[in-house]
Amino acid sequence: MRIGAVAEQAGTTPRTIRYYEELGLLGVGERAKGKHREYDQNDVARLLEITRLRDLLGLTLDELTKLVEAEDARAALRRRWHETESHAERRRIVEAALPHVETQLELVRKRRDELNRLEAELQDKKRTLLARRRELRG
Amino acid sequence: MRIGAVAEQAGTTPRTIRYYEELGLLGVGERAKGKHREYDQNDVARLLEITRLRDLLGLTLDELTKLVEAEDARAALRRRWHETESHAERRRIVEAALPHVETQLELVRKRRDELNRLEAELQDKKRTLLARRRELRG
DNA sequence: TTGCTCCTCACGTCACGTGAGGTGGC
DNA sequence: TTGCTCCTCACGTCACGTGAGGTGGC
Repeated sequence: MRIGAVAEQAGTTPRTIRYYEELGLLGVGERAKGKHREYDQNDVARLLEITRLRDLLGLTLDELTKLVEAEDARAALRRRWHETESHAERRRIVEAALPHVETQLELVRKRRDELNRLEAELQDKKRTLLARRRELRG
Repeated sequence: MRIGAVAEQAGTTPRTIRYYEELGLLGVGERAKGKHREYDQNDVARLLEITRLRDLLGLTLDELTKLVEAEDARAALRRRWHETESHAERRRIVEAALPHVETQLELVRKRRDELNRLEAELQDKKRTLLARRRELRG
């Protein structure tokens, strides 16, 4: 796949992809044949994950970079998981991954709770308006 | 109150307040005595609402401006509500307010649902990790 | 060969951050 | 009078948008 198709599938633009590459967020797309970047479905998935976290959690690209680096480190560990047989090593991998997931969960829940509060307030407004409309009709 | 106190209460900065004033998002603070802007608790509430929508819904300041203008128009109508006795006028006010609240509700729910999906995925990850840890301990 | 997409500068924009230099009010 | 906060430019920054001019591949 080329950059335009990837951008469209991820709901973003080629410029954004090149910018993320420049920042080291996306890894340089292969350039074997010619000057064009080549991507696969894994790259699309990665880009989708990044833009999702960016939009839903409102993270800066600096924060995202750190988060993605931690994610990559864990992925590397998971590969070592299969290479090693060491019990202790496997435990270290799991123990390192858990707090990372916990942190993300807390961020997500905090935002969702704030949105739920906002929804409750809007619901209340709506109920008031509906009640008034009923009065005016009665 | 002066600009620094307002900024702190709203969790933002004086520069942001001045910028929003420049854009017409905040209305010019009174400047009766001297050159300093003066604010009251209503201004704090308004600023809090704006930054909340900005952060939670990820709106641009342009979108926020339109939303706030609609909100102000409705507030003006509500004042007219108390001045008029006309049934028809009151109904128009209610009918104008309802779709506005509906639109906001939909935006909020969409975001919350996306966050819930993200949370479910993270929960799943966590469960997997916990299961592996149990295995390693057993 | 003709279109279309891609490429790299490089300047523009949005939403502020950050001093520089000066003035107001307890 | 001394600090502290405020004031207005005005340039810097982050995360891209948007042409300008040129090249690659079906």
